[in-house]
Amino acid sequence: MPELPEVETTLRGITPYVKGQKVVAVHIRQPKLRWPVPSELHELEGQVVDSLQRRAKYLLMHTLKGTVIIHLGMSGSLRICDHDTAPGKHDHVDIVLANSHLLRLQDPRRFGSVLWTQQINRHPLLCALGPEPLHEAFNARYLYEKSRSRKVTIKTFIMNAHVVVGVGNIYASESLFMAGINPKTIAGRLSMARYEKLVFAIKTVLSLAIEQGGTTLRDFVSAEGQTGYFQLALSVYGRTGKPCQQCQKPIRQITQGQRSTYYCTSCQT
DNA sequence: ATGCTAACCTGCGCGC
DNA sequence: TGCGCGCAGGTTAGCA
Repeated sequence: MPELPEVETTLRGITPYVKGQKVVAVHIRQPKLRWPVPSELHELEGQVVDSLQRRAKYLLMHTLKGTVIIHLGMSGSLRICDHDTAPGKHDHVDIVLANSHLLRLQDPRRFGSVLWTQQINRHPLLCALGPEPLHEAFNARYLYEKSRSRKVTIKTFIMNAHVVVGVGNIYASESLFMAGINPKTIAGRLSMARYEKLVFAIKTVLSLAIEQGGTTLRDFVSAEGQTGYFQLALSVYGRTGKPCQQCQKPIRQITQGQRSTYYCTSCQT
């Protein structure tokens, strides 16, 4: 599920319930996630969550003693529940708070992860990441320089977290459509002017999606447990064979790097 | 360094 | 109704 806007929406949803709260218990029902949930996660018990943060698609919960790193993978979601809410089949980890709430991770496919580190600044999953897409450091000059001599397609390039974080499969297609760029173009051959358009598109598309609370697809549920989010109008993603909203030609679906790509063969060159 | 592939899982919708 | 198949929002390890 979660693309960056959903992770950001989750962060904003859970923060009022979690920030400043003491953790009274941690329950690990299913430790077999993307990586095993470490038993050291119990060191969280008795700690106060001082602050919450998003980096790429990781949610970070900081305490004096260490940091919880949560990733939602493909199908994960976090919800605030009451202490007495019975866990379901895919509710793998609970972080029980002193305020009668608990933070519950549900993840049917178990591609997500819950980790614990005392050295957040040196964590291998985080320290090699590229810039945040909505920060100033992510700009056309940066992408242009970074792409010189790169032979992968532009779709694959912008989905590479070492290049820029947080551009997932939906918004990669949507951004390339907005920028009018064919997803099969080799990254190293795109002009500066086209990178200007692309960076603008990525920032715009992600900002809009965050504003609207994240695109709801399949099993995403907001932090408050709602499912009825307004669905951001998608121009190309999932619209195989349907008419392009600009030129009416059918949207084409191809596979790039084991992922589906959607684009308009006449609007995107 | 760069690029490509397999791998980790469950659930759902489709055609038969 | 049931079954098999293909597909799904992510990311890393490991290999050429």
